[in-house]
Amino acid sequence: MPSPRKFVSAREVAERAGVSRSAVSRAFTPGASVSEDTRRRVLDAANELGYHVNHLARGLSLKESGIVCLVGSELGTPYRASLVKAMTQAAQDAGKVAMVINTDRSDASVGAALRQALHYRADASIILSGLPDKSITRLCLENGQRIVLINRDDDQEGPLRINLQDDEAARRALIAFLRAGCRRLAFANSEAGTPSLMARERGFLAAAGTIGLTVTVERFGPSIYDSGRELARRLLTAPERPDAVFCATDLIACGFLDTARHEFGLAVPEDLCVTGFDDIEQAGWSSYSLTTFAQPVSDIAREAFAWLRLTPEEATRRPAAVALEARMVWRRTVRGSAPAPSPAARSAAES
Amino acid sequence: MPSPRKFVSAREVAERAGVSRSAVSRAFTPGASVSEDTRRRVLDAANELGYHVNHLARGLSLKESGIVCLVGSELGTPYRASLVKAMTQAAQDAGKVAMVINTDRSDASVGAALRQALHYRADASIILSGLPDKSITRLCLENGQRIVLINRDDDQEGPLRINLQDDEAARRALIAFLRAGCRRLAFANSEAGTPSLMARERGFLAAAGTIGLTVTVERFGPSIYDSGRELARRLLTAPERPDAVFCATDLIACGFLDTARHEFGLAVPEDLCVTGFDDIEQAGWSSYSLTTFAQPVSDIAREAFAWLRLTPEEATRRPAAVALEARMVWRRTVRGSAPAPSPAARSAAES
DNA sequence: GGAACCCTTGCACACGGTTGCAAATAGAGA
DNA sequence: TCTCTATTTGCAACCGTGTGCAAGGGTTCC
Repeated sequence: MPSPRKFVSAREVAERAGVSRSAVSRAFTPGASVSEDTRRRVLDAANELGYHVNHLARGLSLKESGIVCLVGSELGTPYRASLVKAMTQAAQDAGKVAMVINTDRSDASVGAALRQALHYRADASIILSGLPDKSITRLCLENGQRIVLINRDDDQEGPLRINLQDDEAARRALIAFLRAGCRRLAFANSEAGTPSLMARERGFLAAAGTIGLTVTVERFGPSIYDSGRELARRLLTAPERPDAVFCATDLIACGFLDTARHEFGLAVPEDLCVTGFDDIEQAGWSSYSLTTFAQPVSDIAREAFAWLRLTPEEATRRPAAVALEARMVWRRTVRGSAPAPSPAARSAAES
Repeated sequence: MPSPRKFVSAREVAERAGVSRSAVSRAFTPGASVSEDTRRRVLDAANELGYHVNHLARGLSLKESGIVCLVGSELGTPYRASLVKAMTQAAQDAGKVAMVINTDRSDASVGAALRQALHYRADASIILSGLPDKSITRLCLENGQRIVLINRDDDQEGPLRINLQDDEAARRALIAFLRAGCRRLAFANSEAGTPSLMARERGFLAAAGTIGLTVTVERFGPSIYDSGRELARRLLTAPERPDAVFCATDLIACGFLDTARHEFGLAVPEDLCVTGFDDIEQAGWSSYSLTTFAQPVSDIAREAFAWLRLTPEEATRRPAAVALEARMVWRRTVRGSAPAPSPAARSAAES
């Protein structure tokens, strides 16, 4: 019964409305020259027939598909999921639609994903994880496809790079630890080695170095909860147990906290101070109450689409990199109370 | 510098390779009739020029875009995110690509989302939440667009409906509670009123009714963590405090557990048994160790795409609804040990 | 050498839109 | 009523691809 693929086309609408096919097209094009009368007639006919403009054909002739490609891995993870959510929403607000490509299979598949984006003539690609090699990036750029890199601290020319001030966050974490009286510092990282994770690690070590403190660094596995558990076992059985741990992500921090409390019987923040990074929803759950740094997800999405709405000429005039502040979210895994917010954070909170 | 939109087309490849344009098309079409020699020449030329088949044009002429639309709300939520992840992966494995449309703004926008799917001539739409009205559904079906409804217990003809055996899960939860010696039962639900949530509630009440037990039902807010907290406050201050609570989702259960433990000082499972539903990742974190029922996310995705790969004729011959088992995941929020698994579950575990 | 056959190739049309250009129509002013 | 102008309309070409059809070329078999 469901005879497939019988979409109604502009010609049928034209016949029914008694106008030409181009009139139909114009009726659906905002700025076009149509009389109010025919416009009505066309819209009515279209409604009765269930007509929907074919965006494939429109994209073909306009050379603009209205598609934005989101490529990333681990999309089920709280932070990534919130980014996908924000991006799809922002895309729709900008009159576009998001096509999401999962690159969990392998890191090389970022290239494959971008090829897919080229196939569909996506207006832009937003890369949430992994890093495409320069050749494919250049190919996209040459074909007029815009690229946005999120938290990839790459130095390629052409893409917009949106990053967080990871080192500033690390510095503030250190200050908080010091105010709490901690001196035996540790950094719990995954082995993923992504630019932002490494920037946090370097920033923390550098800040500690300026006041002559050393940091125990431990790295293990991917950036997931279970890695946090293993990292806790390694760090907390060390001869000189740390009294403050900066975890590279909230997921790691949650695993770390659970193991510290349930396996080692430690009290947080009394015996041990912990911070995370991302401010995933679970960080606010009362089993964790994790002091952490917020990824300004909506701001990231807003920056990305603001840049995409520029013309290519404007975009090249604009600086190709923005660094957003990761606001500190003070909860209860660090002793003491919140320090005065930075001026930038305060003015943001007031607006 | 980035002069926009200068994609290379098949004609240019044809000129470079010294063949006709149709030869290029055939070189990229698996079953087509081309000699190995020209095929090589075309592929080489395409590579040098950076040619990528235009899927918009291909979709236009094939009447098959290769796009599958995922529409849903609350995509940042753990369960939804895992579903999106599984679906995008399954789409790619099936040689398609997922377009995701966020319907957070309003529930009426499911219709708008489906219109968008029509615009892009999506081969199918998969609806994760909300329910389209019959008129728009029929419009999609008439246009040859397949529809899959996940956990929407609707009775429309045409779409594939994938559901879980919610009532069976509720029955097993009840049995577990009874084996733990609980008699004062409660059901903690949100006010969302979606079919699957209500099916769990009804199933639990019905099962309890058959042995003459009554259930205190409380409903509050959306299906989120904070609702679980509020539900705990309401249920645990009642004159006759329940000793077993079935939470409609894991998110609610996590909030419920945190409040029960931290605000009311209750021990779980000693003072109170709790189950959830979904088996989100956090349910396995050691702060919760929640006994729950797993949404077989990969199976759901597999079912959906298996059905989509059928021809329309085959699909209509096939039953239009499947009910998957929600396997019980036994952890530590219910007293006692896991009952013998059901035969179905055991054979699944062995494979 | 000629006929029958198969594989490969190119032509031309279709898919469903958009848009420049010229014709037609309506409206205004003398 | 006639002319001039502004708006609306239709024609036709184009976007980039797939494919039926017929023609070309090579091989095999008699």
